[in-house]
Amino acid sequence: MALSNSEIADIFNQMADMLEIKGENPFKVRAYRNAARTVQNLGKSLDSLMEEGMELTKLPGIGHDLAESIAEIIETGKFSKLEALKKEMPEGLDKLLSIEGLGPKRIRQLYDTFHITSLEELAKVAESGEIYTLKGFGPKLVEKILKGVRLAKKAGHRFRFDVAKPFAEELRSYLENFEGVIDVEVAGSYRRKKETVGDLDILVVAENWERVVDWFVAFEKIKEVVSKGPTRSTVILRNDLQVDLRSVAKESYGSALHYFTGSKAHNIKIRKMAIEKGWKINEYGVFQGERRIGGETEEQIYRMLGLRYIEPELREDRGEVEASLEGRLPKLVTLEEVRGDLHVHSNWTDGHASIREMAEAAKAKGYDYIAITDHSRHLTVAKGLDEKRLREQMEAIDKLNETLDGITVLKGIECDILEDGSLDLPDSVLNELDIVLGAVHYKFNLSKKEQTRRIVKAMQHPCFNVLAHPTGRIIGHRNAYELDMGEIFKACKNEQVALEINAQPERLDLNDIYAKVAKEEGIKLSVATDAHDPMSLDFMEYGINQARRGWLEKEEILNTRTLKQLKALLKKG
DNA sequence: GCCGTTTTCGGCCCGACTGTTTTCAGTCG
Repeated sequence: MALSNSEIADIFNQMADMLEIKGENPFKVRAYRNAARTVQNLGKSLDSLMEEGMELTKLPGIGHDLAESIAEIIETGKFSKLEALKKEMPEGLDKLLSIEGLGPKRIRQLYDTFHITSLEELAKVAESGEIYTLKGFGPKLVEKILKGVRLAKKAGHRFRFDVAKPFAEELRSYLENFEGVIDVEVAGSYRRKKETVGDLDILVVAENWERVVDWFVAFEKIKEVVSKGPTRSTVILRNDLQVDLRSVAKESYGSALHYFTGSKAHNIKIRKMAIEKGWKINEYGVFQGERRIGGETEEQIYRMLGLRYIEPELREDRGEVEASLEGRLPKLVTLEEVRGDLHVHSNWTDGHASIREMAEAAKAKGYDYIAITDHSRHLTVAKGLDEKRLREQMEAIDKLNETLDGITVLKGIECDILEDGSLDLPDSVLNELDIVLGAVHYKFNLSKKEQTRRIVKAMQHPCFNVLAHPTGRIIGHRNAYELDMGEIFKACKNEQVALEINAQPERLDLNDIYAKVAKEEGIKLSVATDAHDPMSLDFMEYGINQARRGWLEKEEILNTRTLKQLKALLKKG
């Protein structure tokens, strides 16, 4: 069985960790990490790329050796170089890297001296005091390590964007309204609208930093003040979200914002371009020798490098710099361009509001249309509709439309894709609907081949319009089901099926990477909320964030169209 | 281990902070 891209990326990351602890050439370590990132960012599985006979060395950061390594991993499921390293050094050492304050050098020291390979052994040596015999280990560090061991289970935890957002925005206005504060921006992955954020990086331009920091650490939702320094202060909020506040000089604002917005890979690329011009970019500005020649705004930095401005959502080193150079950056879709919502539930099944209430809430948002897409009969827990009740609902919608002004309700269904790939309702009724979403709600654990065959077969049904939450993943809870995405994309093209970006913040499915591939393949997308109540129509924002991260433009999204255009697009053939 | 219009060797982003030192290594973002 071929390994997935993320499994291969994990292998390379583990390889990098082990090499680092071994003390290998740091650039070799970096090469493995770069390769892991490249693999993770691919929209197509490596095994299918190999099957197609693609030269893997064409991928950035993959050279002769790594291409062979990938081939070996795909063929055998194992990586002999990693296996060999594990014989030299026990597995588990790389887990210690997650402890704050412990890096490769100190882990090596601990292993060489005490043969420490686990958190338990580490705690023992730290508590007994033996650890102090090592050079460079003082009381503060040891305390930090012990704390890290206790927190190890939580390590690596990231917060969903929607969870972090209220804290970010509350802090933003809390700081903005303090006297002497000139500029506030929440940078980092939050500004890039990533689906999860590790922490919040807030930049502040202020006349009196000391007083701003005092104000900051007095914020009521803070659990712990970690540090309070002359340029930076770190706190932990009650929900364990870490917030870094950074003082920035006015003239450095652009370069600081760029630096702290990231991503790291994007920044490295930009800095390399500066080097080629004989400049240096850091968080304080653009420099020629000692002389500052720019950095007040991000726009200026990009302009100096001969680049068009790159939106934060694109800054992942997924081709945006090249696209910018060549003047082919996408004009990213905006929330304002959305004219309707194509995945909405009502209290006919598991929704909490009537169709009218949903329609009026949508109208209040300025939409022209919504599609009511309740569940089909197989989903009994949600009171799924059988043909009879669906026909009743269709009639009710027709009547409702006669009384509604300024918004149209489309008749739809979120139809279960059964295990054999057939749809959960008869053709006779599906034919009469305005829109048919197909979705998988059970049997998530079929083999890749079976699951792909199941979904492709369903998509071949002539009424099938949109594949809803295509991969089934739930952020932090459930992985995507095994699926050959190449085959799914192919079927989308052949059958004129659109893919959904489900805007539920725990789904955001398709993800950004697949959304970009879908775009490149010429596939249409529907950004839809799957709302079960009027408030959830606001989730559209998260779906649009993901669409923007997937490089999508207005034209590629069904629900930016007028009702007339949309209806034409939904009619196949 | 990758990469290349200064190309097959010799570079590889850049700086701050912390804790430990007494001038700096290690870690982090």
